[in-house]
Amino acid sequence: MTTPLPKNPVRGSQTGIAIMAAFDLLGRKWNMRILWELNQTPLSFRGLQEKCDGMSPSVLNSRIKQLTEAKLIFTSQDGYQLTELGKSLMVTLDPLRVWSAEWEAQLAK
Amino acid sequence: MTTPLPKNPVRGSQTGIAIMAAFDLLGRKWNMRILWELNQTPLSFRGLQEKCDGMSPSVLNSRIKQLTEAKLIFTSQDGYQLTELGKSLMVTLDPLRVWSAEWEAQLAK
DNA sequence: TATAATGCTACTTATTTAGTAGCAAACTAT
DNA sequence: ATAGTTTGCTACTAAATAAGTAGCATTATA
Repeated sequence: MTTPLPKNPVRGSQTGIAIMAAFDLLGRKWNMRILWELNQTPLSFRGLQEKCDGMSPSVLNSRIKQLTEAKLIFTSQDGYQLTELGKSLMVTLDPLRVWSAEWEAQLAK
Repeated sequence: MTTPLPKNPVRGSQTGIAIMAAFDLLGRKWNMRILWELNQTPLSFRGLQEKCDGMSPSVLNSRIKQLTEAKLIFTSQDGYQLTELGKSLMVTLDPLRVWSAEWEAQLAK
């Protein structure tokens, strides 16, 4: 499984390519969840696993590698944690919390 | 495959539940992409398929059903298109475009 | 120095996604 | 009116991804 990363197919016309890579990466099971959990606090491998409903270690391991390669997380003394890039992603994804609440309200109607 | 929808497990303490459902739904291959394409313009089944790199009709069909159930898209004369809820999701996801560009720049370094 | 927790890897099974074919209904051109 | 084309699917099989379980080497803790 290769890590989706933004490419530079044609310099100056990469519009839309980067976000496609983002969709691809974030559209893999657990990735958004992992970033979300790490945005609350750094976590160990097993800690992350617990937070993520006991997700299988094999998948967690591959996600850690992908997110590391994408420079969104890194390994520290305190466990896995977000890079600055990872944190900035969570900031842009933050409005999703509010939207989700609205979504829930609309569906309930 | 069931559609992830926000639930009301305990009234008043659903914080975080709705966004988990959002992560689950958006974290399925093609869903963000489909919404993205429909945000540009309404599309027919086959039009959508083409825009999405020729994704398989079986998966597209199941995605259409899920997104419809989640009230993010609906079927119209002009083809599939976003509901108001779907549009508002794309608005909240819009900053991701800018972030992706920054991500690309950082990875290139 | 025994015990337990941690960060994995290996392996198998289940689920999801891809790929291909094709068909019924609607639309279009003759 | 009717032959050809496009559209919106469904059915089926194959490939890829995710889940589940076991366990082991290393490090921390008692």
